[in-house]
Amino acid sequence: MLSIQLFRQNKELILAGLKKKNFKDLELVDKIISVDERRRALQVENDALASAQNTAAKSIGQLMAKGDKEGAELLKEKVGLHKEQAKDIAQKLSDLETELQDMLVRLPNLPHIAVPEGKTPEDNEVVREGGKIPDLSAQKLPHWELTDKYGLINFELGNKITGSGFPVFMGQGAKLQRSLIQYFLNWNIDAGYMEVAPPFMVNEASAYGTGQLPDKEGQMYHATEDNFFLIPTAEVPVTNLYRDTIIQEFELPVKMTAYSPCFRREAGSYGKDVRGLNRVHQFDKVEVVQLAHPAKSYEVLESMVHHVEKLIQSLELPYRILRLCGGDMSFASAITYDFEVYSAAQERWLEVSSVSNFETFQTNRMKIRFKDGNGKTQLVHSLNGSSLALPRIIACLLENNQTPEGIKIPKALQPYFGKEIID
RNA sequence: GGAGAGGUGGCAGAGUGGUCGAUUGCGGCAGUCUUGAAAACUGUUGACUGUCAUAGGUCCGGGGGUUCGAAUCCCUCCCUCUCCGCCA
Repeated sequence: MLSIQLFRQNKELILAGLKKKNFKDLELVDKIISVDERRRALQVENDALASAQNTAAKSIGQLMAKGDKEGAELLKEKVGLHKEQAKDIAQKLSDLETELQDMLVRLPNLPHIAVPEGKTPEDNEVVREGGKIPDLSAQKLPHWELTDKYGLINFELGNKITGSGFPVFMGQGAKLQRSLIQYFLNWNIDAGYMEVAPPFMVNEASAYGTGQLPDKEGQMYHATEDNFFLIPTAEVPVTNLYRDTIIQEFELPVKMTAYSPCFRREAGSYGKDVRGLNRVHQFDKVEVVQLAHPAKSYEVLESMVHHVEKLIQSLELPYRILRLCGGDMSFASAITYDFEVYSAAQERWLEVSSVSNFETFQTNRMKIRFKDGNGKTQLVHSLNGSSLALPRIIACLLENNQTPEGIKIPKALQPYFGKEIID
């Protein structure tokens, strides 16, 4: 959520940012400013009345203590006259506050200066490419055929016991997945992230904190009986660990990593985009989250990008890094780098990680703050990224490394998987 | 699922209608002492809003009510703990 101070200080900055993010409802900005002005004026009135009431109540108390019953009664009557008026103003004030809040939460975060202009994925900027696209002239099966061939994943059984988009990993497939999780977590721990094993369901306040609510409830599975949401990413429980806390400045940056399954309804998806592992309703992911000093958050972002890039390189996969354009970025993000790996049999790029700086957008909602050198509380910046999302990594590993003899396992993973080849 | 207890400042824990934003202890910060540290002693220490700065206002789990006045009384919702039952 954008802070209201910014609307008072720099309306033009907000308008420019929203435009870049391809946000349509720009009149909202003026509405917010005018409601905020009315709200503040009313606040002054309300506070003055409250102040008068407080002093009167105190005087009555003192008169009673002295035994001056008549004087007390007299004052009571006087105060009673203003009660209705005060109630009326307080009601109006709270209505305005609600209205203001409702409008504020509908505005997305403003994009960073480095974010390219644009509306669609075509406008994203390729920052770097790496790795080598393999030559698959000998054999070129898409991963959903490879998983069948080697008995790694059973999509049919997933259909049977749950529904489409819930693959069942089996045998070496299950082990491959488990070894990747282990590898990724260790990679992050070695870089100084603390491992967290969070709950996979969260309450409403947590879903609101990271920006899933309001508006995006349709993307989450909802356990209505208990009003819990299945997490779409570990970012939600992990970032919310620090909701409503003031962190010591010396503790920054806070670095955490978590493995979790992720649940996404993905309503309305269809076609070849969702074939095999390309898009599923439940998948595994290892996430990194940092809470950083505002002055350092862009350094932190660079280091996270570098960290994920090295990880992908260690898996020997061809990849590219995109800087997302304003129109393609998520609601809460100020800047996002997407990592895609090349799926050599499908001949397409698949997103496997997304690293973002949210600046104060999430922390303003969650009230995650620190005390600066002057003893003033400030919001920290929150950042996160996948390192990495499993299914598409698996799809690429299978497709890119297929040989007539079997599927080769990259060196870095071999100690975890225990074999050099799937056959 | 049944029965009971309870939610107060970073933590512990007082406070049952009137200068209570809240006694006290611990912790934190600053100082005295010390070569330095510890101990001891002294002082200081909540958040939000608002103002150029004051002032003012709000906050004792959330919401609502009674009252001139609520942390304290009433209603309601949420959460935590203990015992029993069930269970990985």
